[in-house]
Amino acid sequence: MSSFAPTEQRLAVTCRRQPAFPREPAVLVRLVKHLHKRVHDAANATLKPWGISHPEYNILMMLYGTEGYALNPSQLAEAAGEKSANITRLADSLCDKGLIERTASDEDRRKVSLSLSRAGLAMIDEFMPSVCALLERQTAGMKPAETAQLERLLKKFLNQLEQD
Amino acid sequence: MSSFAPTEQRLAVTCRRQPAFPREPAVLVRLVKHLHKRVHDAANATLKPWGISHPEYNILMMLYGTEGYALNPSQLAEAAGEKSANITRLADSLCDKGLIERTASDEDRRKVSLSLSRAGLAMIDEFMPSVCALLERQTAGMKPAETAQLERLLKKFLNQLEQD
DNA sequence: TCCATATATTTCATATATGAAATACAAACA
DNA sequence: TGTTTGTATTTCATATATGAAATATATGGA
Repeated sequence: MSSFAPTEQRLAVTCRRQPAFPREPAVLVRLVKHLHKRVHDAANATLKPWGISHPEYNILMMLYGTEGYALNPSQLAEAAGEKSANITRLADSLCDKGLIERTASDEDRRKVSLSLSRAGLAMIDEFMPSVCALLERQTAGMKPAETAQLERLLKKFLNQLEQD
Repeated sequence: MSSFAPTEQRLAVTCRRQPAFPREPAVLVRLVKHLHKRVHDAANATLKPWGISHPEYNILMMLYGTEGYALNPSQLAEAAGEKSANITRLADSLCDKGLIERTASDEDRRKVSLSLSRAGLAMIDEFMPSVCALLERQTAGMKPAETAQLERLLKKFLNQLEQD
């Protein structure tokens, strides 16, 4: 039995008490919250041996996924879904650990460039097997057609949320 | 263009650099993160006029969705997806605002009962129109068959995440 | 050039969340 | 009864995240 069942039961009660309450969006929103928590906790547990958190991992991987391995704090904030103030703190922490480097931009000196260091690249290579294994496990029960369909629908949902 | 496009582009680069990196679970995980952020921010903005946060709203609604309008902190932690230490803090805050009441259980005095107060119920009735409108907007672009399909697939995904 | 306005980033105060230890009571049983 | 073990909740130190103000630089006219 899924941990979500009691939540669903409570939604049913709520719908009975508030006839205008729309069940479908509410159930989707609560599923997203539960999923996020699971994903976040599992990622933190997997990354613990390397001494980095899930948000720090996201920063590293955004840089890794960029030609040149470098981004500005503002691009990083957008990509990683963090506020810029938070990027400063995460970047500080990753700099302290020697995983990224902070350099001033020449063309526009308001800008800062955050780039993966040699050590950062090496760490990614190190934790990659564990991360891949985690990701594989997380969709192990689903058929490729299902994950593809889920991706399509989540994108549609996200687009809708971005309308506001 | 969705804010997700650059993230997707970075995943493509990552897959090229790490052939073992499984794109599909990774894209799903990142979509969940983006969705969660949007949902959380939109809820906070909608609830601001009532002086409560999204996590506080969740606590109130979990109680509202329960016969008798009362739960223990541990049940609430499970239902709302918060750690018990966090429930204490949120409950303190809601008590201070007079929206819930904390009473000791008679049968088992290790337990505490958190119940909606009259004022809490009244506040729910007040913000309900705004919350319903928000929820409606959030799925406005999707057909009922699509949201139903999305719900089904998200539950399957969540079940899989709970296997570990 | 000088000024006004805009953008990028950081700082700081505060809010929010977590793990681990502490507390309080319950239940089982010698 | 007294002791042990287990469960529910809270406390506390610390980690994490946010908004708003501060800082620094850029850009586009007057």
